[in-house]
Amino acid sequence: MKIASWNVNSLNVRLPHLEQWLRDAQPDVVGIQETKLEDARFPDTALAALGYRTVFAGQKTYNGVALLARDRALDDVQIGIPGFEDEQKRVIAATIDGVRVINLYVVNGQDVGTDKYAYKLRWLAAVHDWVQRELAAHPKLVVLGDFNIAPDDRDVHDPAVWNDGHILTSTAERDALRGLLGLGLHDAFRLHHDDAGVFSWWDYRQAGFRRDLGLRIDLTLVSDALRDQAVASGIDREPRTWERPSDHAPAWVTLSD
DNA sequence: ATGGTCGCTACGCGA
Repeated sequence: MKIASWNVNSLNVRLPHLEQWLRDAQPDVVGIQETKLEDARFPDTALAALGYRTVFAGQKTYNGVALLARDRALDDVQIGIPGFEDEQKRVIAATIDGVRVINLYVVNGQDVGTDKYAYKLRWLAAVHDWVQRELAAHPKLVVLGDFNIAPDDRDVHDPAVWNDGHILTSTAERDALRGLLGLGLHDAFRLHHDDAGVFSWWDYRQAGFRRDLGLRIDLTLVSDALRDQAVASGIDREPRTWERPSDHAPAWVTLSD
């Protein structure tokens, strides 16, 4: 089962890219972030034509998440973090073929020390507690999404800039991610690759992609129980080369049967 | 340090 995460930065604009990439990459499960669509406008019919069932939680203008599953049911759908009041649609989870999949659009946080940064840390703490409970109930767990955190210096193009005081790489953010991993999760990409300089996001500004000024912030985490089944992983740079692209590339992991 | 580019929406906000 190939499971992927992609921040599409407006599904309205990026639907043709998503359709093309689904045909190319043939994922079985996809977590989408930043759909920026109200549910009434979600393109479930277009995705069904490619064989994908969908569940989604959207809002106008900002945020919005979805899960796609090819020829498989999406059961026990959960929208939002249980017990955490949040108007922003950033979380959707479902069980697919006995694997619990949690799709996260983690708060960006703007800048260290801002209100949005405090919200990011509160939000991550709520995710931590919820994932702990989910792991107890579902040992076969995948947590994927746009984490808006680069795990370590290998995951940034310039560690001098992206340092312990910078948003997306600050100590508190990385500690929160480490805490999540400490529950019994593994960054699937790092099970198969230890090289630096493989990125999933490049700023639209300053020709970030052309100059490869990127970060790896789109992650697929697999639980201890799935670790041995995670046989391959990667990031598909190609959609980032297409015309009018998302600023993120898809990240994926393949689980053996 | 600032501003650069997108998407949404209609101007500034969020990323």
